[in-house]
Amino acid sequence: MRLSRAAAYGIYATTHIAEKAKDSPIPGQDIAATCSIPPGHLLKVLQQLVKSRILSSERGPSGGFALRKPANKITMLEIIESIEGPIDGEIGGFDDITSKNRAKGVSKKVCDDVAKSARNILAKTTVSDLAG
Amino acid sequence: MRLSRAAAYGIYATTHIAEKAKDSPIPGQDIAATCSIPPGHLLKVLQQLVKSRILSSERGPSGGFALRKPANKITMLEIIESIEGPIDGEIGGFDDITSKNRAKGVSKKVCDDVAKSARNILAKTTVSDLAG
DNA sequence: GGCGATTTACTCGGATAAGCATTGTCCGAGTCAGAAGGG
DNA sequence: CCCTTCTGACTCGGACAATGCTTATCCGAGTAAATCGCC
Repeated sequence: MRLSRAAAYGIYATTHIAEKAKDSPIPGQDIAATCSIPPGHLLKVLQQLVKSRILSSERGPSGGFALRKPANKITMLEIIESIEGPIDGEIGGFDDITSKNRAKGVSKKVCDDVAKSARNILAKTTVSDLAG
Repeated sequence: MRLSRAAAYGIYATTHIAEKAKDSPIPGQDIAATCSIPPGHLLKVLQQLVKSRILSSERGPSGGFALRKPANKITMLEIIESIEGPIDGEIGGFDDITSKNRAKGVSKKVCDDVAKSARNILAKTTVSDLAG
């Protein structure tokens, strides 16, 4: 399991929001400074989470980002899939499953199994667990 | 589970060798033609498998590649790790586990769990299963 | 005719470019608060 | 003194480069067999 840097940023940021959320939204710059993340890039990641309805954003002074759901209802799976795309079994190159190549079909099935297992594990950890 | 193209090439090639292995080694060009793989690139992948002691290579006329072990003793895990490197839980960016950031530690542990699960699944499928 | 050096064709092997995804950065659009001016 | 308007600063939002890894390709090193010449 190799987690992309962007996905890691998303996880840390969401956790930080959950920890610090008192009432007002958290500005992106605050998150970037605390978690040592390049501010511009962090915004790009957070926007993805906003599109996926995990975070809400507000502009203007005293604006920022906030959670849309309780922290214990947000799973690592949601965050990762929102940023990296869906986790499914895919084989590099070509998808002509019609190929008579038996090895390709079996490999695809095994990859699907791995993906399913990964999703199960990732769905068990919530932002509450990350924040502690 | 996203399988890199190179790893897929390695799996198909190894399976092809296991199927066609009568007595003499199989030339790389034969494998490339049968599996529709760019010949030059396939060689690079096969060399990796030779270094990992999964295949043996012989040069000169009537040379080629052959299995070093029985087909039912070669697992997908071996092939993939030989080409893509070890499957472990790693988080993009920095590895300063010493960070007081709790989220990072928990994330690392979850990634390790996912990696371990993936290894278990991949170790259950052998080249014999792929060839049928 | 038999033996040996040479050539030849065939293989793998490693070093070298091209393509693409991830990562990182920039400037513009939107929004609220506060200050200034007029009624 | 209060209301309206304007200005300003602060925020997110999406479009634009730089970097690294995956993928692909090329030419050189090595080997065994077949050939040709010589004994």
